[in-house]
Amino acid sequence: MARLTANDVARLAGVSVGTVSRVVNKNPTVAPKAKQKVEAAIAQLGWYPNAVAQSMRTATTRMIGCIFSDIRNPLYTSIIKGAEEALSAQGYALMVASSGENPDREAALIDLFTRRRADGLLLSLADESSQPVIDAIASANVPTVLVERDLPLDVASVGTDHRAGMKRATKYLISLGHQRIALISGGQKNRAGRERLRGYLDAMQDADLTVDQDLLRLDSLSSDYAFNETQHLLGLANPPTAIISGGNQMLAGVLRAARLRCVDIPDQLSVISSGDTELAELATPPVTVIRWDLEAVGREGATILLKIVGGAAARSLGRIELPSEIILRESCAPPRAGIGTLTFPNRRGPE
Amino acid sequence: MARLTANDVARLAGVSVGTVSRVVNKNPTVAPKAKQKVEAAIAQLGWYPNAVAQSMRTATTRMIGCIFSDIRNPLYTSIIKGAEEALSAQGYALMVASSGENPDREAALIDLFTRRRADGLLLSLADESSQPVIDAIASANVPTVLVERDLPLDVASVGTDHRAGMKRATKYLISLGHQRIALISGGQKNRAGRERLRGYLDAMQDADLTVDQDLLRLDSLSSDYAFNETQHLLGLANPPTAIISGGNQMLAGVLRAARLRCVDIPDQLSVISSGDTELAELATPPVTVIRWDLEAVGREGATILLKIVGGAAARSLGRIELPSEIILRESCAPPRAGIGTLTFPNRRGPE
DNA sequence: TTGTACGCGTTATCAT
DNA sequence: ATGATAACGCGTACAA
Repeated sequence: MARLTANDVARLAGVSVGTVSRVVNKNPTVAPKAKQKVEAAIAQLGWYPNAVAQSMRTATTRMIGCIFSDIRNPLYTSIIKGAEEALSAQGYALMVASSGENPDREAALIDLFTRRRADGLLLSLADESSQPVIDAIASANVPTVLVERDLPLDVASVGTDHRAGMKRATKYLISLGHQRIALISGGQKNRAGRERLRGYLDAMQDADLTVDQDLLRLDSLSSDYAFNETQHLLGLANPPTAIISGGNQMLAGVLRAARLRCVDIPDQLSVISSGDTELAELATPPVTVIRWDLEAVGREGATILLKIVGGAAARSLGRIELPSEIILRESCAPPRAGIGTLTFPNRRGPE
Repeated sequence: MARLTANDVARLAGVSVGTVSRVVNKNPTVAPKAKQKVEAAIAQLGWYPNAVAQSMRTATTRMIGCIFSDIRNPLYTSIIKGAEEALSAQGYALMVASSGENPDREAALIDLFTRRRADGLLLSLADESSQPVIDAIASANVPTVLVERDLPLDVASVGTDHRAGMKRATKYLISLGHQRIALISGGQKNRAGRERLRGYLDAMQDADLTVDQDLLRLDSLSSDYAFNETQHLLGLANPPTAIISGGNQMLAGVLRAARLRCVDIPDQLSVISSGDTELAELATPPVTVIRWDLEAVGREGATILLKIVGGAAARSLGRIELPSEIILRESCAPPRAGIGTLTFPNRRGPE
């Protein structure tokens, strides 16, 4: 069977293609009788407009390109979910791609999406200082919204308030009596990492505590990194009494290391993690976390993006920051037995 | 700046559009000198071909539509990751959409993707018996691969060997001495659920054990369902000594319920879960799971899909089944103290 | 080897 | 209100 076109519909309905198009696009200037005939013909043939031809003609694809470092990260899937909701409600489809944290690949993907004439870009880049990426975005000249990131460009962005969240978490530990608080987090290559560090420093400064640089491990957001650095920290002559991990993938690494070293949480070590997960909720003990509404981030990002696509100035939208909250669970306690002290961890019950 | 076309390039290079097109498409019949001029012009102008126009002309979009019930499910993101690898290597892009397990939405999404002229579909449907969905796929007439699903259509499919995996898990529990083994899993609406049940029944039958229908809870794959049914099972007059959950989201529900009822794992209850997760690995105690390589499923699915897009007959590809394995951890033990018996759960060490 | 010209399926303009 | 027709940007058969 040859492929159907509006022409076939027109012929069957006894009208011209123009009228078919008008019916499809709900143009009011079409006679009810003609409209009926066209609709009948469409139903009879099972025709539907070819979106590619529509895109060709209207110079609009109703597609949004989406780049994240790794789609398996639940952080990103929640964002994508939120974005998809907002986008599909407006008839937009989502193209996704993983960059594997590789800036060159990110730049290539941006080029790819612009070649495919995406109407907009929703990006969470790995390295905010990568020139190829910056150039790609600039020359793409397409409505763009950054998620949890910042760039030296006139681009709208949306994210969560990591600084305030981290500050609150640190303050909480300080209020429990902790002074040696370690921070394991991603480095300075992106906004989230920088803001988290600032929040931590804010709280330490407010409490007049000196910051031990050895307790700052800021080179990666991976679980393996968290595992290694936790081990390292616990082996220090003067180990921390609390660890905050920034990055939702890191908790597993922290817990693995603590388990390996037979360090009891929270008796010997208090732990706060970033991003609520099933693991945090169901670990033994349940882990206190800094939580934010990632779906809202995605929804907001998509909504803003659509506004820009619709003609709003990116500059006027600026940056949107969603709040975070702290979920208190059982992984924090006042510092008691030092890790050096030999205690036999003893918990009871399934908690 | 007006948008660039191949015409602009042709003019600058002093050739015709045809030659520009030939250069872009690596047509060998173009003189080296002309080729150079064109490439120089392309570089100078920063022109790149408009993928929409190319699609229009070639009737091919190099886009694959992908539908899953919920993109937040790590099971699906691993599959997507694998698929993306295989697809992007061939220059294909991925459109994704969540169906929320709603068959009508699934049908609508299939229609949407075909309107957008996707070259292929990679689907994991919620309900294999939904007529609207079946009709949508049939009338879409587009290369399609089913992931972890089966349909009464001539469509290729790829998945994991749930039957063998579940059989092995059940056998393992039987070998430990369990006879009352509960199965909490998704219903009969999709292949994975059916196969899991069959594997369970296989093992029970092989061991000449009678199946207590009360221990079969087969209505959903959600965490909440697992929570409720685990509670229900533990409250039975004659409760199971082991629970197998089929579905990677369910473990959290099982653990929550066990914790709530102060049931000790594995002393009072053995647990096996489907799908390896951080939660399974880091729970207390670590949970024995049936594991499979989801990225491989995605890669295989995409590879097959591309073959069909390239002209292979779906019928010849049939169904591909990837193996599963069992990861033994500490959540299973011989049945000892009944749950009715009052014991004080007492574990030591961070395990 | 290269230029010309047509057509892919729509939408939109311009008559009527 | 509706029909005819010209784009949209590219690929390709055909002619040269």
